[in-house]
Amino acid sequence: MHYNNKEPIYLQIVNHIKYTLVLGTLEGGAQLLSIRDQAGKMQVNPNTIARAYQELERQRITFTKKGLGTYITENKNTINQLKKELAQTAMNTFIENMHKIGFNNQELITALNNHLNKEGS
Amino acid sequence: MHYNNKEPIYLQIVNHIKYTLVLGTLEGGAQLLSIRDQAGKMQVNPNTIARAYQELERQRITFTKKGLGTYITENKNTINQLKKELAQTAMNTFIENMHKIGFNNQELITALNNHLNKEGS
Amino acid sequence: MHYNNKEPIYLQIVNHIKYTLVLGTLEGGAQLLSIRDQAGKMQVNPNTIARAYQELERQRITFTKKGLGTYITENKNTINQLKKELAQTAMNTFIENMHKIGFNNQELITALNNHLNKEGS
Amino acid sequence: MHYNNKEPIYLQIVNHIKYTLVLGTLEGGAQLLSIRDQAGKMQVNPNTIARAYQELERQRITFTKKGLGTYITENKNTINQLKKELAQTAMNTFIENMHKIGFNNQELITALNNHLNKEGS
DNA sequence: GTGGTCTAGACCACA
DNA sequence: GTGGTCTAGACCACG
Repeated sequence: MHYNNKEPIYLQIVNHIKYTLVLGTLEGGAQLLSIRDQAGKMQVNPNTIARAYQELERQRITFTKKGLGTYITENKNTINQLKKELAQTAMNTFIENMHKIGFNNQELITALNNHLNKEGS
Repeated sequence: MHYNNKEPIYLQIVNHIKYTLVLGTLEGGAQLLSIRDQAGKMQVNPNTIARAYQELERQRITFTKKGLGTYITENKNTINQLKKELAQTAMNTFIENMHKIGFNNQELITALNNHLNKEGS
Repeated sequence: MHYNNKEPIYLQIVNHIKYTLVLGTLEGGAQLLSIRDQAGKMQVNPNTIARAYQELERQRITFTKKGLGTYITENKNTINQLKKELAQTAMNTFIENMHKIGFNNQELITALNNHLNKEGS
Repeated sequence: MHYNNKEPIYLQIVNHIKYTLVLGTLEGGAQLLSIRDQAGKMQVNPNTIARAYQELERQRITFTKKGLGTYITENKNTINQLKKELAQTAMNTFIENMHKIGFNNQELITALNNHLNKEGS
């Protein structure tokens, strides 16, 4: 993983973990790497990982068992809802951006189709 | 205009001006407000406007006539290209985000259509 | 029993046992479960139970017969005093908290009465 | 201000600021001390203050203007609601604690009245 | 000047 | 072993 300069590293890690969750790479209830191990793997300071983990916990995506570690929520609804939220956010942002440069709904769909066809050819 | 906390204000201003350009609200060759007037109008520190203007000039969207002020480029290609760039960026970001949460091209088009129909109904 | 994340589990257990004592669920002189059995029953690491028992003993609420187990004190004064202490602590904390947000004694009684009536209705 | 060992310092600061807000010592829209000044005044590391300020912002009690400072929310409802929340929490905790040691609603009111009279005499 | 982030290293309570 | 907190000091973007 290499880091973007614009977004804080700890948020990039938060998002990275969210994506792996949504793609089902990690099971519900599974344990995350310990802060120290994750820090080693990701080549960042343990405090940075700790901050990312705390943010995930604040969003109810993980929870911690004292003295044991950090675990992914066992509530499958949370994961499903997370996927929906990420998709909604992506779509709303896209639509808003296209509207701001003068595309209406019909036009933005057309443009997107053309773009995908170009890319795929 | 009210400001978002996450994005730097000067970039929000840059984008705002870009959008007005692309939508044709501002004509090519037109003069921008002076830094001081713009700052008064936007309730912002003049330094912030100066930085936004500087950024616009760096992107060749505006140019400065010494002692006279800041003007929008008269090159219509610049404007057209700007619109294309903004659309491309929006589309690529969207596609990338959807891929990251497990949608393929077909699925993301479908999801977007559904989303627009829901919204539009 | 399910555990709160903020308070250490061993203290939650200490309090739980105190409350059962005060409510008379456990008789004076009765034997507590062995550390291992208690740990099994409470789904907790035996070390955690050991620490809780140690804390109870430190507070003279239990005592240990070597090689036999942990027993609740037979001194009824201890139990009575415990109840008083818990009540005093609860009341003092409450009064202090209400003072800190600007309620005087009269007002906090009134607020508490209103709150209980609302709840009870 | 001297610090309790049990609760994290940054949370003690958060609560301290909440109380001053509720008591009206600070006006809505007023600027908090800068992180560095507050740190000097409170004899703690600036990072600790930063964490407290971030928590206050997360709870919508303050907001920050980039490059300018941290400000108390101008929304007076927020402050009023904050006072209500703090009172509710104090009362609920108190009632719950008293119930756990065997007082019913009537008894806990009586006990509280007696306690206040003793204290006041 | 302001707050935000990151690193480094330390200490602690908990299980 | 685990996560949580705190300090110290640094660098950065922003206004």
